Amino acid sequence: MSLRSIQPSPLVEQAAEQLREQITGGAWPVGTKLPGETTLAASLGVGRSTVREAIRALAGEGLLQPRQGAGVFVLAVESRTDLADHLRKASVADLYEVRMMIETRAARLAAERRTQADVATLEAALERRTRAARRSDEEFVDADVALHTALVAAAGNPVLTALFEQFVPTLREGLVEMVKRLGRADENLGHRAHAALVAAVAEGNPDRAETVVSEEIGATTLRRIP
Amino acid sequence: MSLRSIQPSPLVEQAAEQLREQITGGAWPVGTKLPGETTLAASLGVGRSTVREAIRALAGEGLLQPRQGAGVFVLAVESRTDLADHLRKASVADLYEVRMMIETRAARLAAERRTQADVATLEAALERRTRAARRSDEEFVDADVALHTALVAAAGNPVLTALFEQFVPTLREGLVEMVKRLGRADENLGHRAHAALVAAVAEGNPDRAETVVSEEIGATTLRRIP
DNA sequence: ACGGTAGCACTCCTCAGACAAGCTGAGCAC
DNA sequence: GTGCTCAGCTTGTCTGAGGAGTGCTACCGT
Repeated sequence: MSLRSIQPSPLVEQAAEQLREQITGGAWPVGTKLPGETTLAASLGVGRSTVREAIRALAGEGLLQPRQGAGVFVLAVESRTDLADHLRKASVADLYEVRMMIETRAARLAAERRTQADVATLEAALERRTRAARRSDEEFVDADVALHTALVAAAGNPVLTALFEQFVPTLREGLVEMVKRLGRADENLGHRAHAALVAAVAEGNPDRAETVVSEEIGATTLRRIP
Repeated sequence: MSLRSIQPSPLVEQAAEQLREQITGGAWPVGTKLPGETTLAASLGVGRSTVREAIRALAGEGLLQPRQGAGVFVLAVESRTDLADHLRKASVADLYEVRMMIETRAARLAAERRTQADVATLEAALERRTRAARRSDEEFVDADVALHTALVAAAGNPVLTALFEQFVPTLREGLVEMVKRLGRADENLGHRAHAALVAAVAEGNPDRAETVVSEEIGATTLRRIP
């Protein structure tokens, strides 16, 4: 016998659901001004505060935006598209193609703009990666990802950083699997490439930084797609 | 003198922000039961309904989960990383730097891999863009964005496409503002560049496609950052 | 006729108070 | 030990009131 848990479903959630349907269903396109709280409360058959809480919930999802004095407006017609979902379903080849794009660009920018603090962070991350190679697979992968994250951060573009962070969980998962399959001893050969990368950024050589990253990720890709 | 825009920031948002800090800061790990609404209201110095709305907003973000009779519990310690939020807050320069990266790469890949269907879609989008120039600002921008989206789609990498789609709303907003400021007549000069781009992709010339996109976006960037 | 302004209607924001509904654990009867 | 009851907590919901911001309109002076 299979039982479904019984959900009383508070009025707030029911109200939010109805509003969501209007929005995602296309009845209220982006920019639409919603009816006033009192009107909505009457048509939904609930109290004003219930409507307000439903609106807040949808605002938290990024669908609505209340503006005092003006009204409540539709900000988007669908919840934040889950990029993470796309990434999970994506093929390794597509994933690495985009990763390559981001990191080569980041390497170039990092070499051009790096601050002293960036270089210090990168060198610390490199050292940590080397040490972690003698420890567990997870620790090694974490250290590796941290180094790559530091590289992207050194590019000094918050948008690029945010973009890369979307990849981190998927990236990490894939790397753990790969390291478990091939062993760390083999993987640690990447040390030379990573050291060269940090050096290129430190000395401000964009071309060299881009080349090194490109070769390093290319090598990893080959190992992941036999 | 540089001024930051003043934001009245309703109490609800301030309260939500404080709660968020507790959660993301680690003070309340996953599974924690929050103090009761009345207690929170007292310690935050606001009314109970205000606290309730703040909780609803965070619930909408997936951080909290209220359970009637039991309490409010921490469901996750970080929001579904919303790239869209970063994009909204980002500077135009950072945004366009990343856009440039995506589209130049997409142009190159599109020229290498385009199918007949891709070319047909691109040509239709180009024609629609030309026609839309004689209509409203919104229609013109929509057609322009559609053309760029078609370009990225022609690269044949779903991850890249998903990535670009994250940019579309912000991109669209910025373009509308720009077109309203400069007028469509001026902007439609971009017609030659866009036609050249479609041609380069159609004839399978990656270098030319990349160059054209780079120049086109570069020109737009200059107009947006006077 | 035109531009600026004061007023007004509408909106969301916040609070307080009341009662309903649901959960949890202590205590009790068996 | 097992199961029941109940008290005290929690969130859920509604209502009424007043505050504050926005945007439109009608008025007035030029």
